[in-house]
Amino acid sequence: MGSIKAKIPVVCCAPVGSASFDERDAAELAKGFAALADPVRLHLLSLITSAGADGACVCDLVEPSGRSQPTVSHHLKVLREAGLVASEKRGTWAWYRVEQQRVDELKLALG
Amino acid sequence: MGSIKAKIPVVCCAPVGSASFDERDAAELAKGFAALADPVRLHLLSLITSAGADGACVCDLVEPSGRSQPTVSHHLKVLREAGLVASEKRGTWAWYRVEQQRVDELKLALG
DNA sequence: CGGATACATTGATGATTGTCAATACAACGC
DNA sequence: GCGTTGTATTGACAATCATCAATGTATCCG
Repeated sequence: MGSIKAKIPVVCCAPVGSASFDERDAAELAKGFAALADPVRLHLLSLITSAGADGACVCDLVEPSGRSQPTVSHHLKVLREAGLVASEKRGTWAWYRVEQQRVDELKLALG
Repeated sequence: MGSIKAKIPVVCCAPVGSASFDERDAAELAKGFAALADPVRLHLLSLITSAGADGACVCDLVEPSGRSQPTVSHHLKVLREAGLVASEKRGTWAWYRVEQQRVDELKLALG
């Protein structure tokens, strides 16, 4: 058989357009959404959000989350590394606040 | 030591507010975000979106995604089961379109 | 029917993830 | 310094996931 690619047997699809989507952007966004892909983390984010600009102390997050303290700490780390929250130490306690800019970034990616 | 709970040693945190967050809602949202937590799926979604209301044929998604056909089929299934896309069979081909309503639902959850 | 094409499903495998117990670290009060 | 309290890290384990090769199913064409 010849090596000619074929003959375009039938019209199949409308050209889908080369997606204005950078590989790197996709990976970066995926990391953000991955951080949101857990009910416990969504709950934590909600708690932190509703705590206002001042942020929330971890000590007030553990019990409502229904998870152990190390697990909560783990989830907060995931959120932090995804850029969705930032933490600050005040004395003995750690305070977390939402990084609204990053949240908006993800929201924007959805349209 | 007494069994009294303690004496509230120091004021720690402002009450975080009991998060207007249903457990079930969180699980449902998490599933949606989980579907977005992969660069390949984001890319696919972008391709489908930019194909307009008519949708996109799988045959035009495989090559741009840089993955094998079964892998693409798998990812489309994940997106479908998350309610983010819907599929329809037209003759030999399968067409996928974005379920904007579900996308907006997730967007809304981000504020 | 028979071959070809489009897509889905199955099975296997290596990687990542959520969870907790145990432990470490750090800051405070005494 | 010493014990206590708040938080983070480590280690282990079961579960889920992304991927591809192989196979199955369905539709079209001749």
